[in-house]
Amino acid sequence: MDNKDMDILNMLMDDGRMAFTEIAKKLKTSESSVRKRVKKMEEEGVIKGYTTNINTSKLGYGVVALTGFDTNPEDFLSVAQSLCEFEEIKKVYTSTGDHMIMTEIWAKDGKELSEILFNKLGTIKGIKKICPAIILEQLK
Amino acid sequence: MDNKDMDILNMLMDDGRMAFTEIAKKLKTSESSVRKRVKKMEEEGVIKGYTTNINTSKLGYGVVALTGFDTNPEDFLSVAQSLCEFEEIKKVYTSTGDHMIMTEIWAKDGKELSEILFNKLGTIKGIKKICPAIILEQLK
DNA sequence: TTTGAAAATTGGCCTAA
DNA sequence: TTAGGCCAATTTTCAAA
Repeated sequence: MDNKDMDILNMLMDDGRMAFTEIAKKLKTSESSVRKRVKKMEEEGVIKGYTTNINTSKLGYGVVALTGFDTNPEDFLSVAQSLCEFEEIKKVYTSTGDHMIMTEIWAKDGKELSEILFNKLGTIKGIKKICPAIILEQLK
Repeated sequence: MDNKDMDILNMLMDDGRMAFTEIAKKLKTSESSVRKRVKKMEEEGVIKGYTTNINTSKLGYGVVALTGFDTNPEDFLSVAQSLCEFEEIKKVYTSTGDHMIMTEIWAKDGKELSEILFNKLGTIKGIKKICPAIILEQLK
């Protein structure tokens, strides 16, 4: 990892589909150099993968909620793993702070979110508290 | 937006650099169909863009913190906009729940995070409370 | 780093529903 | 009118030298 790798990474984070030839042109280097560096970063795991940013509301997901979960310490791991299995829950983190588990949940509307939180997740044993924060706007 | 669009989208979310020809092959359709649908979704804004997922710790960012900010109502907007300008703050949301502003901050270590939170952001007028939650592990 | 073949992208034009 | 098929030119990828 040097500055050149970092430059490549920044461009790829900005546009994950940018062609290697174009990156090379902007960085005034060769395409093969760029490609080999990217491959190396992929193999080393610096680059975990590529993804597509979605406008959730245009896709019909009107509600995205950052949702914290509190559990009993002994149920913590099993709850976290159970949450991962739900299709509606897009991200699951363990963290310090108010809630040991933080998630990102996509739902069509408030009704669906409520259904997910209070019905579907009701089957999980050990959840003590659910703290949803609905995202109003992504500024950055 | 129909099922075919959704299938394409799911593949692109899973691998943002997948070639249209490959998507077409897996979906048993033609490359031109895939290409035209993707272009349409880009134009309609369903697809906002493409990015690269980074292993933050391998990049030297040992600490990623979901950080909530509380402000006085009258300072809310200016605080949110100021936060956007910091390079270390990768995401800024306005939200309901405990904190009106939620952010994701990348730092090399605890020392750097502390410096960002309590020195750099000290110049912003109107922040009442800072609530950082350090991410321990991303399970999904 | 350079080179050349294979693969993918792009744009235009056409047909069919 | 819109989605998809087809073709040809260009660009990109990829591996070997």
